[in-house]
Amino acid sequence: MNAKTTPLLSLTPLEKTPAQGVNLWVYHSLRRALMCGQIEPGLPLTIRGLAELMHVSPMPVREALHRLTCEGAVEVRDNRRVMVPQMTAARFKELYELRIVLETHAAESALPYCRPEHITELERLDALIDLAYQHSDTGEGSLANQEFHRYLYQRNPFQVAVPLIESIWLQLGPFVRFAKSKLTQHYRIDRHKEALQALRQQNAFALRRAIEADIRDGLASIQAVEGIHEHFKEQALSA
Amino acid sequence: MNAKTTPLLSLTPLEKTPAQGVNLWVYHSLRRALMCGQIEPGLPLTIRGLAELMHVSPMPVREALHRLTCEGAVEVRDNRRVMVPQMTAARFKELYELRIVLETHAAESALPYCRPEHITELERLDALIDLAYQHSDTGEGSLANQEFHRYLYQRNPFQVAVPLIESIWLQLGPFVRFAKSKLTQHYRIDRHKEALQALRQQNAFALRRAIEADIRDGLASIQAVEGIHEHFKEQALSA
DNA sequence: TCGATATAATTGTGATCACAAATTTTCTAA
DNA sequence: TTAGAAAATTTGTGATCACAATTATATCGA
Repeated sequence: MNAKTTPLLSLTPLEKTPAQGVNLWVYHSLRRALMCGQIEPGLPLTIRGLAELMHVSPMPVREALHRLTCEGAVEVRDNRRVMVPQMTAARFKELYELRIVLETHAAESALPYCRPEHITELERLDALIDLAYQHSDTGEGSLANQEFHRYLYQRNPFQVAVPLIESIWLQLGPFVRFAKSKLTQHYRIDRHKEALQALRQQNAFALRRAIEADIRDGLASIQAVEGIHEHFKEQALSA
Repeated sequence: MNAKTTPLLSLTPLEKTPAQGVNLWVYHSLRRALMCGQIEPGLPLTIRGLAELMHVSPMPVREALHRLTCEGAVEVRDNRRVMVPQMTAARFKELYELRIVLETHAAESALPYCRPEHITELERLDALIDLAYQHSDTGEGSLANQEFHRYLYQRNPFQVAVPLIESIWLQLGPFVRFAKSKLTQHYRIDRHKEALQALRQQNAFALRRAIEADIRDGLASIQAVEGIHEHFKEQALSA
């Protein structure tokens, strides 16, 4: 195996569950590793290398990589090499703007379907976020945060936006994780509380504002990281 | 091959180009067939069946189907059968709303990058749409319409919304094509002209309004089709 | 004839192989 | 020592196979 992929030694596969099948297990493990910033952007991922690392045949890895490609999490270069793209400032900005557009829409579309028991569950999920941050576990905090948002948006049984939102999260994941590892403290206004209040009041405007503010707060905390801008790849205009 | 898949006999693969590779050719052929309503919703697609029909081995078909699954164009059922989902009224509505949300945003984000030569090209693309409709070729008209929108949004070199928008188009494609086949005449306000004017004036508000009106006009024309509502699948709430 | 069971066939997934393309390593000449 | 060419190795894609799961067909009994 090419030494350039040794950063993958930090890859921690999820527990194997037989019901899931190798295919899904590989996908979820890679997805998790990617979201947690365990895969170095710019380094080529090889099918056989990952298969060896995860003790599976190349087929499920191949399919998982293709799926992650489809979701925007990894990109295929001209030489057919697959890798996590390096983040550029402009793309980062576009992804965050799109996140706001999509998530405020998804939240509002879910509003009519939110029942008191849903709000109770959201409160529980929000408490899990607080717990993670109390333990200074930003990885768990991020995943719990996503679970909160995902649960909310999926209260709409006809919701079609979630796969799109997940794709944006995936694309932002590595860089956000890196940035958050530089944070020395996590002080946050709990916009989720504001969202919950808006849900109780069935106030669409307030809900959109809370979700947007939540996302912008997250963006601001990343931008406040000293020297973060130097970690963006020099951006090149499309050919 | 299972007789239930015989509707695929209407599948017209694109011309094979060696530079493209079998994989991409199969994908683009299936994508095109799907978008043009050549694949009956609800009927199972089999890998080997399609491979035989397209004179390729099952591998490229398998990967193309998985990619189309990822893009929301087809869905995998519990029994692992892949098929084009039947459209429900609620999902149709959500997809159109999301289309408006995404495309108005994408257009606005492209606005600062639009040059006179881009507007000239958009005029040319708009003329192609008119030409298609003059020939009563709604299939070509739809594809040309998409090309107009795609070109516009991609004027922003950092645009990240287009794969998401394409996914929505893909999901809407079969039903829209079916609905348009029932239209006896195509009278449309040319919202593209309004969009072009907004671009010339660098007027973001007017641009958003034109794109939104364009999409809503398209929606209205479909809803005006007599009996169209009876072609939606009975909707079931998520378990 | 109908329903249940058994058998046969089909299907998607994972494994493995072959090959062209891409990359790395080795060799040679200046 | 360096640059270029040749050779060796690796890589992704497409082909094919095996197997468990699913579906279709045949058989049997009431």
